[in-house]
Amino acid sequence: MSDRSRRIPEATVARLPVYLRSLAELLEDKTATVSSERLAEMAGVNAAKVRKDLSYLGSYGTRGVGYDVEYLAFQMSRELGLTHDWPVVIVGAGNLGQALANYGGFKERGFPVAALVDADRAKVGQLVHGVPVHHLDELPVLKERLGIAIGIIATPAVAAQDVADALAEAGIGSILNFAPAVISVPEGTSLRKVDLALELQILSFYQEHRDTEGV
Amino acid sequence: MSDRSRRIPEATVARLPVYLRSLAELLEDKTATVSSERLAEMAGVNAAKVRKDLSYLGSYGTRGVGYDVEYLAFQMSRELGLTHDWPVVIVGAGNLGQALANYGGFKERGFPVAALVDADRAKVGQLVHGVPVHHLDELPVLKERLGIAIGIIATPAVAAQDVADALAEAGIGSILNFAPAVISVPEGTSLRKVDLALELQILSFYQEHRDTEGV
DNA sequence: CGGGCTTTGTGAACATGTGCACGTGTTCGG
DNA sequence: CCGAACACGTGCACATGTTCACAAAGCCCG
Ligand SMILES: NC(=O)c1ccc[n+]([C@@H]2O[C@H](COP(=O)([O-])OP(=O)(O)OC[C@H]3O[C@@H](n4cnc5c(N)ncnc54)[C@H](O)[C@@H]3O)[C@@H](O)[C@H]2O)c1
Ligand SMILES: NC(=O)c1ccc[n+]([C@@H]2O[C@H](COP(=O)([O-])OP(=O)(O)OC[C@H]3O[C@@H](n4cnc5c(N)ncnc54)[C@H](O)[C@@H]3O)[C@@H](O)[C@H]2O)c1
Repeated sequence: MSDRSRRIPEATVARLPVYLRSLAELLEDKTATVSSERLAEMAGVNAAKVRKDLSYLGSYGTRGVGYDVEYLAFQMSRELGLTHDWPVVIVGAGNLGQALANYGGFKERGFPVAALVDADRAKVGQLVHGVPVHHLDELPVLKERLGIAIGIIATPAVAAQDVADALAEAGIGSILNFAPAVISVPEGTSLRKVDLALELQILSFYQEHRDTEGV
Repeated sequence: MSDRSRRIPEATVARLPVYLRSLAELLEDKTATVSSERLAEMAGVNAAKVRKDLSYLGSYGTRGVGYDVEYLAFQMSRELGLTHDWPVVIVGAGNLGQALANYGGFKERGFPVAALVDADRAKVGQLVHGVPVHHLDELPVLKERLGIAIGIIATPAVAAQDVADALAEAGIGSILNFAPAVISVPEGTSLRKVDLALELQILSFYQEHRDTEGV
């Protein structure tokens, strides 16, 4: 991956944040360098995979030594676009939306919740943990004013597609969907989903098969 | 996949719940049969993939017609082990744990929250949305008494590995981890994770690359 | 009852992801 | 200065997943 063959595989992209978290731990321990072996252990993957993944970022390691923790962390942050904050908007100020707004972990990792948005006029104007609730119609304005590039969908499933459309319309190109619904977004928009019930069902599958076949 | 070649690929397992949700919608609409084409559209995937996925369950379709919605839904539920409830225990009665306990969507989908567990004695004995909080030590007892097979980790990251160990020790073979930490579990235990910050970082990657290269 | 239409089920090609094995550069002790 | 230990970077083989394309099967209708 000598120089500009900059097409990082999806599977690798999904692991970079895990490596980065491990590097952050090492930084706290004042560890200067780390081997692929050690990093692999911390990230719960295979060492060869770590080396291959990191090689997509460039040749930042030193043979016989390992990787400089700080430098690697910097390069990785840069690649992930984490050198600046990404304000997010949460759509749906219900149970989940409020819980997420309450959660400090996002700001800490560079994703401050800049605004909440809801279709329910009764909720508009409220403050949730210091974050103001706006009306859905204000999305475009909020996007421009606050520089929002990421939207989180925390509405009931039926509204999810409409919200996604509104987000895309407003020029918000990255969407994280919590609603248990399949939604489609225009070309050029990134979509990821978190579906808890789905995860439980997958667990159920393997559990059931262990229980019945496993005997 | 004629008969007993019962080794369903992981990628397929992860899609089955999505199909099932689509089938549930069709059932509500009183739709009797569905083609792979239509199901693919609803599930947001390719039709060939739907057919291949379903073929792992058996030959439940009828050429020229499609799949009987009710029958397929039944077979799929059976395969996923959703013909009975799976009581879950949530470990960590904090922000997230309480929000999850409050959420009705789990019970509705067959995953009733049977108990909350926490290490903090001050929280033990409380009721959260009708769910009692027990002490971590009671895990084995709860597991037996309530028939719990699935544990959800909603503690701070530092405690996650300890909790996973306690769950495994108690004989709980399926774990869903919300803490941003890599944890390892013994052979024969299923582990899935939900990491919101990680998802946002992945979105950040693609957004950044669109913003910079895309121009 | 047969021909045409529809839609499944699957073999095969292709794409993506993983892991081994090893060449190569680096360090360090003697 | 040399050799041994170390650890990266990557070619290659293998595994898994996706998509195409088409024969076979069932339905409908005349
Ligand atoms: N609460 C949880 O712990 C949890 C867990 C997993 C998944 N979810 C999913 O998250 C979503 C939200 O769950 P919740 O418990 O917060 O629901 P909720 O009913 O408490 O909140 C939904 C909010 O969305 C708002 N809303 C509805 N339509 C809207 C629209 N078109 N535009 C903007 N806002 C709109 C409502 O006014 C309400 O404030 C659901 O899809 C649910 O399945 C929730
Ligand atoms: N709150 C959110 O919206 C949110 C979102 C994403 C991820 N998370 C993650 O979920 C986890 C929990 O977050 P939270 O906001 O609920 O934290 P919290 O501090 O509110 O709650 C943590 C709970 O875990 C309990 N606990 C601590 N150690 C324990 C142990 N060894 N055994 C049992 N219980 C123990 C604590 O007593 C506390 O009740 C964190 O890892 C966080 O990063 C939370």
